Amino acid sequence: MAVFAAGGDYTEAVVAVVATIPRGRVMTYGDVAWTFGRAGARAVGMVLRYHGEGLPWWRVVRAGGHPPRGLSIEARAHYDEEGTPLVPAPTPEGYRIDLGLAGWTPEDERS
DNA sequence: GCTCTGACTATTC
DNA sequence: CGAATAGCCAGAG
Repeated sequence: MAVFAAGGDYTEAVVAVVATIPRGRVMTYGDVAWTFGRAGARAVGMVLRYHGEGLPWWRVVRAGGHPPRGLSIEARAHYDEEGTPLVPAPTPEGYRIDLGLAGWTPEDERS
């Protein structure tokens, strides 16, 4: 695992988990944070915002299955490209992630 | 080394 | 059901 600019364990952990998420699957910020033993859901998003370079940040969504703020359009393009299960919803973005199908964790054996 | 900010979450009004 | 508040952690200034 390459060491990123921040060099902090937290950043490294976030990067490791996000990079582990398979194509077409997503994790919530809370789940990602919980995976490495920290509840900093906000911090996870911050790491992706500053150090999200080269990372599939769109595979990390909020608790309700909503994409990151301001990046809903870009995120949707990736979801459509990867075939991520999306569901029409009365949200400002007009859609949300189907956590029931796309929901994933490092423990999940499904490809 | 302290303070503010933020790609969040859960609870309450 | 939508808006507001509080709690949370880490990075940047």
